Amino acid sequence: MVDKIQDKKKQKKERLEQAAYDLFSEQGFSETSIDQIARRAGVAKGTFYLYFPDKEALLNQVIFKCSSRIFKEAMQESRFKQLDDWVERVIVLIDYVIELFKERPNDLKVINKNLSWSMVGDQVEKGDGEGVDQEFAELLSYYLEQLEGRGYERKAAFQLIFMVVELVGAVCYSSLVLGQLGPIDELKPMLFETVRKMIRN
Amino acid sequence: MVDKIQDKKKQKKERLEQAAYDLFSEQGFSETSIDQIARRAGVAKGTFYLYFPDKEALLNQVIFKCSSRIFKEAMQESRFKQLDDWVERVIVLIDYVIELFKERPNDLKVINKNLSWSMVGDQVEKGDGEGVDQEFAELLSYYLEQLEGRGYERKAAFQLIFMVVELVGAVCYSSLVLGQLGPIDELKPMLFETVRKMIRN
Amino acid sequence: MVDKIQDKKKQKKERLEQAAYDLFSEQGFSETSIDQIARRAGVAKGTFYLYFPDKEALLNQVIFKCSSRIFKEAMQESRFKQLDDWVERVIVLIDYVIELFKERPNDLKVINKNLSWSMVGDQVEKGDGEGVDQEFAELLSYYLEQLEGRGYERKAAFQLIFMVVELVGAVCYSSLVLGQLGPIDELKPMLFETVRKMIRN
Amino acid sequence: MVDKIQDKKKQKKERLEQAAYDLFSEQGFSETSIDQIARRAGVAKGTFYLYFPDKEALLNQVIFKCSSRIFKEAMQESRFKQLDDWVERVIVLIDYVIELFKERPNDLKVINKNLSWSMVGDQVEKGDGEGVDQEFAELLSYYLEQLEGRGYERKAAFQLIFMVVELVGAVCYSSLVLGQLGPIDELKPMLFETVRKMIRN
DNA sequence: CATGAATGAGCATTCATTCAT
DNA sequence: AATGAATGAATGCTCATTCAT
Repeated sequence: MVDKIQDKKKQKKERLEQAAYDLFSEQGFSETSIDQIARRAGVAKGTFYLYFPDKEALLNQVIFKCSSRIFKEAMQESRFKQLDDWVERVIVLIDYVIELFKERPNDLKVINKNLSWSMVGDQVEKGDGEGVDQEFAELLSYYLEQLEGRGYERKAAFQLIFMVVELVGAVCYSSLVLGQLGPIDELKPMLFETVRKMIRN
Repeated sequence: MVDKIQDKKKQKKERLEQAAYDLFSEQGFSETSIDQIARRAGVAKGTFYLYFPDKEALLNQVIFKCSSRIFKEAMQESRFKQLDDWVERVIVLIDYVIELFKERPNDLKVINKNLSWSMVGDQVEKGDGEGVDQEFAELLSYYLEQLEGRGYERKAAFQLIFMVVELVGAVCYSSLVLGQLGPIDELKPMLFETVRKMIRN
Repeated sequence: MVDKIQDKKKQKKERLEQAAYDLFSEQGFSETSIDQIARRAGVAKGTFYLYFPDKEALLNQVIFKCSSRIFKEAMQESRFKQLDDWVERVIVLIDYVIELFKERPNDLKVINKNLSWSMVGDQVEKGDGEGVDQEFAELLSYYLEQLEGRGYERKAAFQLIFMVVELVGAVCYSSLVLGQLGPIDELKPMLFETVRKMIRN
Repeated sequence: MVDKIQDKKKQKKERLEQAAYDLFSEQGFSETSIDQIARRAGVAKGTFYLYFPDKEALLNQVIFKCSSRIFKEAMQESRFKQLDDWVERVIVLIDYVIELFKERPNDLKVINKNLSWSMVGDQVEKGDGEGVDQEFAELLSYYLEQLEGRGYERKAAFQLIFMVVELVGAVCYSSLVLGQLGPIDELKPMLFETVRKMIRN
């Protein structure tokens, strides 16, 4: 009985998130009104405030879910390919991320360049709670260890990962969202080569 | 006589740009109203529309001027240091840019990660008109040639420069504006090392 | 068994009143939402409507209880001091009221200047029901009789009492809530003198 | 030319004040929306904010103008009757005020018991600026002097005047607005007698 | 009896833009 | 060219009240 209600609430929250995701990627964050979100989610405007304290909280939620999904999917896919070379494993992961962004450029638009890393980084460091971060934390730990095993200090390893993430994000954004620099496939060789140079000791 | 009038107009435009720059960096773009800009510039609200079609046009102008200034200053400074190694010349230029951003973090805030490169890139490619881009074009050409002389194709060279610019921008933004990743000086070694790896053939 | 349930209901109602009293005096009536009241009382929002038809009804209840309490306490206290002079007995009663307001300025805030007398007056005249007014009625009767014994007509006596109550209320409110006119203790001599002049035949 | 515009602005401001006065007295302050005020004044909602920073500022303005008008009219009328006895002059002034409130009970509703004195008192003490207070200040000074001439200290004189004002206000409000205590004319004898007792040395 | 999720009208306030002067 | 008064649509957010469970 109670579960049924909780279920409905969860569904409603997800409908709001989905509606927000759609609208944010279509029109951008500040051009989207709560009225629109509520209408598209099929709930009353007031209902929105039962689930989120304000618009920005919803944005964060949406961004976080978006990045999570992308990362998780890419990780799962890349697990199948078991490569000996650690560096190539990174490249494969990045390649999957790019392919996912190619399929869903809206995700890229919503995540937006500025927000992705800081959010992810924060969540990982805090170990916040809702359980999604667990996987991130593990992934991050794995790469940090790999780099530490290659002679990098922890801090340096962190910086390096940050730079790789930012670089990949920037390239994808420019190519897939802004349409600059030509098709992403033409950028891949240089991007991969750069990443290899960056993380190979 | 006519020149005098033209002068006054130019001054008014610059006052508007300056006011906008101040306010954008203090409060952000969408939190700044045209009313505030006009008031701080000492002109009537209606006057704004004699000089700019809308708020966004002003933003673009401000960003462009901002980036121009930074680049030009960095270039001028870096010219004094004549290094034999081309790669080290790049590093020195980047170092100047970082030092300038350190002094004026507001510039970084206004330029914002997403906007800088696309704008600059566009301006350079189009050869837009107001003459400021001349210097950019020259700088860009110089680096493109250097890379082409080292075996890169023109397109690849362009991609590489783009990646370097984005990387530097992202690192500066995270450190200086968001306060993440620690002080910029602690990031420099890794950043410079990465750039060296990227552009050394 | 039934009593137990009735008891619980009464307790719930009192918790709602107490919560409302707290919030009204902290933030004012229209700044307080039913949501807040219910939350502080530890009941569901819907439950509120089982006990009160709307917010205003609760306000009336709260004001009434508040005034009752003050008057009753003052009366009880003043009974100990047995003075021969009737006028001085009134003064002593007023002094007690003032002292109580001094201790609990929130009561004064909630009662507010406009509401006190009209409510009390209404309750006394109607003989509303919940029994609390009994004591008021007696007190009022006593003073009316005193005045009638001194040559005032009933109507005139009523007017006089009204004026005294309003005057005391206004002075307390200005001094204790608004902080005007200086400390209440400096106002007492003039206030008492005025009341003496008013009711001495 | 400029005067014409200033004139129009003044007219618009007055239309807004008039509309607010009407609505406040019809429905009360917090039940009146800015939308209603603007509509009744025949201006756009945004225009309201060109003339007043917010709703409360308008309320203060309206209350102040209201009280001013009443006092000034009463003073002017009472000047004709030249009475030797100072106390009787006060009574006549009060009588005029009551008659004015009788004609315009809405004024009483708007001024409301709580607000009148504090506002007036503040304005008089500050000597604010817009010139209306001049007359108040003079009136107040006159009465203060009279009382001081009769042996009251300045502070005591101030307290006494405060009490008289509050008393008159409370009686008028109860009778004319709340309809309690019977018609005002039946209250006058007792009220005047009380005031006489209060201010006669 | 009790709950609390859902509602949607309502509100104060902002602001880009226009236009008569 | 310059002004700044006027506009009114738009927005984020609140809250008393209802009602299915």
